Amino acid sequence: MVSTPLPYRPHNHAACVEQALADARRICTDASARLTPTRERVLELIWQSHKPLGAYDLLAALTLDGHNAAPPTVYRALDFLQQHGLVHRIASLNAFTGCTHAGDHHTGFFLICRQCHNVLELASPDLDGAVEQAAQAQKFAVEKSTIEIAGLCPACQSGTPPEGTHCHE
Amino acid sequence: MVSTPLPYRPHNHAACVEQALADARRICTDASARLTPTRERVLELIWQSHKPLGAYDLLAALTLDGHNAAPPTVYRALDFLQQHGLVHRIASLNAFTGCTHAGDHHTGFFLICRQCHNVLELASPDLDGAVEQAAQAQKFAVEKSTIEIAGLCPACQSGTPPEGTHCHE
DNA sequence: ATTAGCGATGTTATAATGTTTCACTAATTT
DNA sequence: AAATTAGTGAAACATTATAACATCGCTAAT
Ligand SMILES: [Zn+2]
Ligand SMILES: [Zn+2]
Ligand SMILES: [Zn+2]
Ligand SMILES: [Zn+2]
Repeated sequence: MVSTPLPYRPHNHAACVEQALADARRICTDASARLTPTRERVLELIWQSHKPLGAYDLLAALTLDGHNAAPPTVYRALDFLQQHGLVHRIASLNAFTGCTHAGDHHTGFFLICRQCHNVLELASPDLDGAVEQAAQAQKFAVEKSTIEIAGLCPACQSGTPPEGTHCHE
Repeated sequence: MVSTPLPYRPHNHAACVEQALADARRICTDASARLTPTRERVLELIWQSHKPLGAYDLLAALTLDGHNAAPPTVYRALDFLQQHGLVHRIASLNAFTGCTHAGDHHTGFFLICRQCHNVLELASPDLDGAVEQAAQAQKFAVEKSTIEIAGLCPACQSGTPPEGTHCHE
């Protein structure tokens, strides 16, 4: 299992990506799902960025690969990756990010820096519990939680946004 | 102040809408903000539906009014209404709903029925606290919370989805 | 080997959502 | 009244996502 990434701190990103891909291969094998070249490449691109990528960012990257891809190519790959818990869609950004808890059943939530655009995925039983409790009070049956917290990451609060390529600049 | 709406139960909807509009007028007056006819009409349309409406749903409704509106007309009105806490955008639906706590400073969250598309806005200090605590543990400064819970409302769980017009049907 | 089935992909077109820009008008301030 | 500001109209454009249908490649039964 990939360790929780630390997008706010330096790390060996190539190894980080490779670990995520290795995990994905295993997860798909276990599920008898086919992590085809296109799907794997999309996942790799998402992990390489470590910041949420839009579908058309991915499309452009595939085009650079020489892959003559159209929007459905990307959206299909993203659907597959989401269904197998390998990526999450960030609704407030219309973008996709690698799941850092792939394989676990989990309800993630996201801390999204509005300045450097880094995203940190966390899981909090307390938060899940608070959601479930509030829902139960209304007799509402929870199926899917979308919890996206926008603000400033520690680095950006201190005026030193993390260096590195930002894919939407 | 408008009482908490009960979208899952019958109510005098015309009075509900009128109350929301009266509240909005007062809030805007207090803030020296201009609730112009277009803005007020958009707010009225949103409240009349009592289910989230997309920007282009609103645009179509304005067109039916005889208002020769273009997309920016709607988005500008929505921006104004959001800035004054009169409507919320539901990111997971690309749609807008009337704020049931207008005037309060609050961090709302939403229970969204995937079947009847009713939305219930709630505020939960426990939930807010869990979010703030999880963020603080990462030294993340929260600015805006997007918490949208999808599932089934009580009526739809029991197989009797609330009657009434559904605007996206 | 043949062929029907099926998942995945290619391809084109289109739908749905959201923004930029500039010219113009109405309201407010001085 | 003049200057300033806020709001609107209108056209074009940009971005995000899906529909529809053809095709390819593998597999499994015939
Ligand atoms: Zn995850
Ligand atoms: Zn940051
Ligand atoms: Zn609200
Ligand atoms: Zn329902």
